[in-house]
Amino acid sequence: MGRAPCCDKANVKKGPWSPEEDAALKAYIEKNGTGGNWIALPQKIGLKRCGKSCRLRWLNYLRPNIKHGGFTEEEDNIICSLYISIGSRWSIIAAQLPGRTDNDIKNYWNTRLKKKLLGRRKQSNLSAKDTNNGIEENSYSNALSSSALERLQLHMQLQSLQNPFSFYNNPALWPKLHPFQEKMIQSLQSLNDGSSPVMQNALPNSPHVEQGQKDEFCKPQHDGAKINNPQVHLLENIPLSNGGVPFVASGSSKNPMHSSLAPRSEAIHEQTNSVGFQQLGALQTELDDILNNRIMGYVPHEDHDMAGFDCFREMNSSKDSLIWWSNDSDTKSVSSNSWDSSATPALLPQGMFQDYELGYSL
DNA sequence: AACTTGGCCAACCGCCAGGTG
DNA sequence: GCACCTGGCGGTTGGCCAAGT
Repeated sequence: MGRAPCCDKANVKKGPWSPEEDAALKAYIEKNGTGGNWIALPQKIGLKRCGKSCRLRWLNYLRPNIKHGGFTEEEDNIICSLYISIGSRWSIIAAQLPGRTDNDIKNYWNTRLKKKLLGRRKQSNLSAKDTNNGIEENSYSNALSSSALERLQLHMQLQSLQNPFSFYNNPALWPKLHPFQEKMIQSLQSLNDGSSPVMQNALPNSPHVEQGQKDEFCKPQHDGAKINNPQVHLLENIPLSNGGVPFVASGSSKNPMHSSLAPRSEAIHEQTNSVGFQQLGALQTELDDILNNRIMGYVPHEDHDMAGFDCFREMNSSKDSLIWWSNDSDTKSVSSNSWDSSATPALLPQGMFQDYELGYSL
């Protein structure tokens, strides 16, 4: 039995807002505020709209200082960086971009940025189909969340583009692997037959992993247990250089990365200052390169390339894909119910930037 | 000129968690 | 502890428009 709708849908107007409706809503809120009750708002104004629709219209369009379109390169970079780091937490990303709404950023990412960064995956995938050893595509398609895979792909692209002899491309520097990485490598080698240098480099075939570890590692991570391998954490668990916490806990929400965080408006600038212009410059350059298609070497294949792994299936079954980025030996989970902003610095933009530095400088 | 295709974006939908009685 | 209400979120849809055929 489903819950009751928030409003009487039969008597509620849907579709585009008229200028008159916009004016009425804007005038009322500017004069009286929302009154803390969006559901009751349309009745007070005399609008035949759902309260949630009013809220959305206000937040995404009528609110003062809203910017539409015309994303700058800096904004592109911030969006890409945060997406790689935290995934589709659009409200968090939007909080770092004054005047931008989560809806705007979401649309911008889905329609433009993603294609810019991953647009060539299709092409690569076509050639990969010849070497997939007959594994059914359907078995791949649902195994790994597209968001998580995109983030992995983007990060690996950045790492490999920066320096072909860097940590990620130099097996001699690789630490002991986790079993799921072993699995990935083995499968990728059979799938790609040498056509995937980035993936193979990033996930080398290590002799250090025993079967027991594999089984253990591929267990679902629902309980928040962290993956304890330095190579798994591509983006997390880098200590903050200044010990600062750019996000400030304020209130609560179902999702720790949502409204429970009230990012300081100057967070990005703070991270810029603390991490240093040199590091930021490296990231900026990389993102520029990708965004401008100046560098596009290997582009990982479609989602199914990595989706045949049981451990990824299990991870995907978890609601919080963030977990598998984690390398924190602490048992504190990053899941939505126990997240604490002060305890997970890796989710912060600063940690992300520092991780880039790690990948480049090694 | 007519039709098709694809991109863009505003708006809707359903889910979830916190608050409240 | 429970049920209900509300706010907030990310995912998805559908309409409009421009470009291509």
